[in-house]
Amino acid sequence: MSSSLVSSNGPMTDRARRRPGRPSGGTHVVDRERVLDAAERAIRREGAGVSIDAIAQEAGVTKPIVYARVGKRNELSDALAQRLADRLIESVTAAMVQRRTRRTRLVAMIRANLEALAEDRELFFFVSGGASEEMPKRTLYLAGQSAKPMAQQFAAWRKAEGLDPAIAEAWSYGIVGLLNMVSLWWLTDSAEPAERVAEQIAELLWSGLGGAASTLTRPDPSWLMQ
Amino acid sequence: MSSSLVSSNGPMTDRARRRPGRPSGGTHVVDRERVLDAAERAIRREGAGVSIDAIAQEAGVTKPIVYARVGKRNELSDALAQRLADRLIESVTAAMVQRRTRRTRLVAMIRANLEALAEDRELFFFVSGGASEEMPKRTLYLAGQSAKPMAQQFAAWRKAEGLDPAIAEAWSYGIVGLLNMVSLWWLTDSAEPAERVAEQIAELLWSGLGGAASTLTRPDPSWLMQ
DNA sequence: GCGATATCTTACTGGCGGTAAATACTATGG
DNA sequence: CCATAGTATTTACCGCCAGTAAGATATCGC
Repeated sequence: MSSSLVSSNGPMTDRARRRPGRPSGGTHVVDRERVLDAAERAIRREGAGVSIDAIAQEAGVTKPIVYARVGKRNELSDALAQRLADRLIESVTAAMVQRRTRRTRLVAMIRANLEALAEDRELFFFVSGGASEEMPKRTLYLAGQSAKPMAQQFAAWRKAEGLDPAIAEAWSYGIVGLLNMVSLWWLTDSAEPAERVAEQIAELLWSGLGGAASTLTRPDPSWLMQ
Repeated sequence: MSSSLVSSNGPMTDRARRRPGRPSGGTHVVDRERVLDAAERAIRREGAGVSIDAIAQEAGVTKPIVYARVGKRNELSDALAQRLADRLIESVTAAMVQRRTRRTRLVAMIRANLEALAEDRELFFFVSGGASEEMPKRTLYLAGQSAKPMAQQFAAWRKAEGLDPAIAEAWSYGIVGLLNMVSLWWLTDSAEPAERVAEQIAELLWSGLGGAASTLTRPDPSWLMQ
């Protein structure tokens, strides 16, 4: 709605120094979306610990403008989390749509998730790591972004089969947490190809620790006996 | 080793003001463990965003002492993560040992995990939420604390059954991430009893999305078809 | 043309992580 | 028993950064 106020801008023309005061043209020099773009670039360049000043500079403005457009750091993080979630959903659905069996769809979903996060690695780190104080609310909000839609699907599916749909929420958050941690591990420590990891995780998610093929022909996991 | 240098101390006697300089008695006024204890209390009281100053005050000393005993904030976090992990493992194994079937052991493990984290809620938040900059390394280190032992068990189990043991690491990190997120969700948003959530998650982890009972008699999850 | 209003920058505040320097005690050797 | 070295503490400071208030310069409406 406020983006209609935006004028020329040209990515960071008039850098270096602009005089204080209202700019000639009477419109915002950058709108919210441009600030978010700049934030992403700055995060890509400087990592997740980037300062608001650096973001402002990348946008070609000063700090108070960033605050005026997107708010405090946590709101910035929320906005970027939204962007990341959207991109993730798009990648995942695009990857799933061209698979035939449900099992391969699951693999494709996990793999797309991994690769999309690899693409936006630093952004992923930025949105997942907040100030300690409000970590719980923020992480949960971010996770809920993916989990709640998933939960709806789960619930519908379970209900359609006459099963208890109440598991939906717990499962969704669980799966989101699982994917997050696996992604983090894969991005940081693992040398394996995404395809392979996706296969392994799909196996866990599909068949579980009990082993889907048959709990009868195969013994229970012995590690549970310690 | 250095704790043998510790003298009287009495939890926070001589508060308010101690003169600068070496204390009468010639020993450390608090050792590392006492600082960590104080840190836990401060975190319980003020939440995960607690300042180092507050921790020092709780310990009855000043900031540089905290740095001298435990190091910078991330090292403090690591030390407390270690404590939390130990407590967690103890709770979990204690809860598992008195269950008969493997399925109920799994439920007990998850439930114990939930309840132990509820006990140390703020501490959990403190160790999971670090500065953005080094979030990846820290979260992963913390997760690895639980994941690596689990991975060993997994690998041994799979190998014993002639299955590929290479999945062990991915599965372990996945499960740790799952448990973390479910705990976070349950602690923050959910009103359900721990037992119920544990059951639900056990179902997912045991049988998977495909459903262990039979992939033949029951249709595949329809949400994967969207 | 002139006040009201909008949009910027400069300049500041407050707090916190981390460290250097000053202070007060102990220990040791002559 | 005194001087000197070493140790354990506090005080006082630095630098950085999130967030804000105050000031500068433009447009807009009458």
